[in-house]
Amino acid sequence: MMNLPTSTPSSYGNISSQNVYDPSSYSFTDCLQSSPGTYESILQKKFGLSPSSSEVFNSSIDQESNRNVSSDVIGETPARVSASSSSSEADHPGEDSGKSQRKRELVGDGEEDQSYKKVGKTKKKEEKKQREPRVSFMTKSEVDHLEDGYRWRKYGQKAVKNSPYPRSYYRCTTQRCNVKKRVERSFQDPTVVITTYEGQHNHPIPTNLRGSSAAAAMYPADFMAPRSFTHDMFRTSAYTSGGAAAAALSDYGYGQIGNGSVDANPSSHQEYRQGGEYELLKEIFPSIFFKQEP
DNA sequence: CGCCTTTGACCCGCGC
DNA sequence: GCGCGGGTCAAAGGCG
Repeated sequence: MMNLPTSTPSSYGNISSQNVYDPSSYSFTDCLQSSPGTYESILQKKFGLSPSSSEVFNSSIDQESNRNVSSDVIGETPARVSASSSSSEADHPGEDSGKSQRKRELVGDGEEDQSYKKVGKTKKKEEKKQREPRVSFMTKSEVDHLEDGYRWRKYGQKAVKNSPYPRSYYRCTTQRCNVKKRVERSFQDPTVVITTYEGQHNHPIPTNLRGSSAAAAMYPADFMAPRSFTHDMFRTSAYTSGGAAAAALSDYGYGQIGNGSVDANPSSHQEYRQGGEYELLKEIFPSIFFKQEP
């Protein structure tokens, strides 16, 4: 399908928080993130935004410790930054560190329960703290789970507080990859899906995906900027039907994705591929990046 | 048969 | 200390 010509280095430059594009016809998108060392810095460097410069970051970025990123995106976050929060990902290296066992005992035979609790607790305490960077963005889509080229397994679903729509939790099925993703629909705009990625893939996109080879099909929708983001970091053509995300990225200079139906006008292309954000984006939208075919 | 989704229960941190 | 909300687990069931 489409390859990404990685676009030309036409305008690599810097983008400043506001001239990233002209908002003319873009609606936007974005994402952001999180950990101080990553996205924020990226933003700062590349976009010239300072995390504190606006609520943009505050609200939606989950500072490595906030767990409410996505929800906050929607709901407005009080910006609580605590220091640590969920332990989960932090200890994930093995994935089943203490949790799996904990549960298993519970559910399984009730013979030895209790051990898990403590174990888990202590452990968690120590390891809890650092979180994986998170990137959240809104996409206009009818399907909740957008294809991005990786394989995900749904491991949970919870009702969202102020929303009639549930939030789904997915985990990358690749063995040692601990990337997670949360997907929920905006209750204000049911057509909008809020996706939050956490962590970075440490492996290539599985080539043999069962449904579709890759992600080309993905992102059927259009990216929208979380309301909390005031600066558009990524923009995309306004609601095109397909490939908006791609569009967004392509605008970024990441090449084009999608089926070419993206009409994002390249007018203001800017390239960001040089920094860490490229990597992040890559992780998040591998499909877009790897789409090239030999 | 293998992989994935569904679902109810549990853990954990936080605010009151 | 209690309740709430978010996040995760794993058994069970479904599907290709």
